[in-house]
Amino acid sequence: MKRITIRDVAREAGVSVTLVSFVMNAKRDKDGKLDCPVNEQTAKRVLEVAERLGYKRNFAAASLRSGRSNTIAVIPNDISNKFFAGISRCIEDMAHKRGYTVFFASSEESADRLSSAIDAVIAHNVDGIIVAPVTGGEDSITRARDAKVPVVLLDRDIEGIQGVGKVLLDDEAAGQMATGLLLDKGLTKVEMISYTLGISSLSEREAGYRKAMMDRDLYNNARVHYTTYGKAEADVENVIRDAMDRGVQAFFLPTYSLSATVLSVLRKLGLRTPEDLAIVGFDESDIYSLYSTTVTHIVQPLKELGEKSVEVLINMIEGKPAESIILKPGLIPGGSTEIKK
Amino acid sequence: MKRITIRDVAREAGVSVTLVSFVMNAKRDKDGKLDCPVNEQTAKRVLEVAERLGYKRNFAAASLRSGRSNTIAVIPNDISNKFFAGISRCIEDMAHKRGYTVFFASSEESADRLSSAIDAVIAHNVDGIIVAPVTGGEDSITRARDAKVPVVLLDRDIEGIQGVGKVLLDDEAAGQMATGLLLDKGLTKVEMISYTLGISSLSEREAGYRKAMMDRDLYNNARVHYTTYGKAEADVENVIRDAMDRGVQAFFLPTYSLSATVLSVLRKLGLRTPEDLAIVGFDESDIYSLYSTTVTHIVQPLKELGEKSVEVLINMIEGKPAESIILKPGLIPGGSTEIKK
DNA sequence: TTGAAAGCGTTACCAG
DNA sequence: CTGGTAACGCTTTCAA
Repeated sequence: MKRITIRDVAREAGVSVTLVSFVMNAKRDKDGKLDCPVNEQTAKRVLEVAERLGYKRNFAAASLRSGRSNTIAVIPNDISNKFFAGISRCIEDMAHKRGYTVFFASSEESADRLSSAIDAVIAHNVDGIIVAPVTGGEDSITRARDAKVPVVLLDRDIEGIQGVGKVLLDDEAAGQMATGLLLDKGLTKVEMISYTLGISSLSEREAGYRKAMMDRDLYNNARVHYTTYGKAEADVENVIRDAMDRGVQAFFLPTYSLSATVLSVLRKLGLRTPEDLAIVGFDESDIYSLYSTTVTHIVQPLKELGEKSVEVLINMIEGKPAESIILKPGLIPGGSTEIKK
Repeated sequence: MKRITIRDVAREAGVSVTLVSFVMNAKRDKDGKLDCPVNEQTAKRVLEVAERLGYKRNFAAASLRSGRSNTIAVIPNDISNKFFAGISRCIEDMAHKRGYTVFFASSEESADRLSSAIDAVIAHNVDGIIVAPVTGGEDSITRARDAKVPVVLLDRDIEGIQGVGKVLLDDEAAGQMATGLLLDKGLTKVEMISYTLGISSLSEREAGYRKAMMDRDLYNNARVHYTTYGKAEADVENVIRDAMDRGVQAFFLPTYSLSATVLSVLRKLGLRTPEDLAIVGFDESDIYSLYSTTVTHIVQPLKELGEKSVEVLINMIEGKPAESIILKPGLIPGGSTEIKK
């Protein structure tokens, strides 16, 4: 069963391949009319024949000839991360709506993998890339940009890089919001645990934390503990044991994985929240509602983040300038901050 | 900055395009030697020039000409599902190791979306597809197979479909294992909650449950409650209230989402596990270790499932026959089945 | 409104 | 071992 080409359709419909190409590429305007310089009757016949023969466009050929592929690549730092799994879906929806197919590849927090993923998608002629950059990913981003492939940075910023779009969370506001909530409850000894990843979102969340502490003249109490991504459990246990000795009242946890780790450690140590320690977590998870006490957490507007990133990218593909968009976080209150005054 | 083509490399290296093509496609064998009929010196020179000029193969052209793309598509039923997020990573690793790039698209438990996703990836000339089919997805699968695109069914079987590879969990064994554990603890009133999705994995898990009940002459106690995917919460609450009235001792929950829903309902109703109700959940999640009592659950061998599916698919791409592979589940014991006899 | 013909960058084939 | 050349299926001039 040979593959049906544009030529087969043309022969069968008694028109030229050009006509068929026109018709197949025409977009319908709001009246359902095909927007192309083709006689309506002819167009209809072509469409019918194409349908009957089961014609499927060969994207490789189209892409080779036109240099475009109607494909965008999404490279999250980790595809099995709940935050990105959710956002991917929104990106896919929006991209389809705009006529693009989505390609996923994961960089798994490794600059090397990001680099090879970028090379691979460029070689596959993608029209644009949405990426959550890992530390050390600057070169890869620059490479893509220099190859004239539009890039949108999602979730994590790289400062001082020109000509790329950005869709970010207002991470500083998130840090302030989380910390502010704890301080409003009358707590004063509020600390933070973060990763040594060196990515913008974490440092901004930290900045927000520090700012909130400073605003209440509690900067002397401010303290941030750092641990390593992927092996935080032991570190966190030590931090928490020590914190209990020092009378720390609360922690702001700026990522989901840190929040989960802390909950696990609290459990292991037989500590309770908020009685022993109040906490504010980050991102959404079933855990927050199923833990023995529900957990207060910061949420990101996934849908907006996903949709905006596609929008900004497609604008760039269409030649418009790169935009930067900052979205506001939300806060879901839970029992882990219900302090009895 | 024009894109460097094979021709530029050929001219610069003083050889023909054919040579360059040979060299660029040659795989290194274990001695690091290029396996192609080209003089070693020449090959080395070509490689150097390609590197110096920054040559990147144009996959669209290669794909158009050769009909192959070194790309495989993965279509999980839901990419934000933890099970698939984990497996995707294994698939990606293995695929890269074998020289393939991976394309993700999600069907979101919708036959329509699966259908359009399959069309899209076929149009993009993928060499093969790994898919977790949704109910009603038979036609799409058949379509792909008839278009001579190798297909591997992952996680969910479609019976009576010929010429496709399969990598499945021994779901019946999983059901038996989970139920058997509960019965071994001396429980007799063990029931199950499942979805009306009509997919093989669920019905097999149910078969395993029924078999285990029958083996102990408890078939009269066997009872399976069905709810709808995406809106199980209310149903589950009713089922559990009623079950408590009827003195049901345990539930087998054959998916992660059902397990999470049940835990949430137990919490809401103020019931404890295992005191009020013993449970065995499915798939991995942070929840199982963070819930007030740790939860016994069945685990799937993600790594093997992912790797095997790539292996089976690539074998098919290389013309070998379609294999079916069934992998064994594991069981992680937790507090939710620690009955005091 | 229609059609002919020229490529896009590769790989496949055949000849040397 | 090496090189010339014809496709692959499509989009894009350009001309009618």
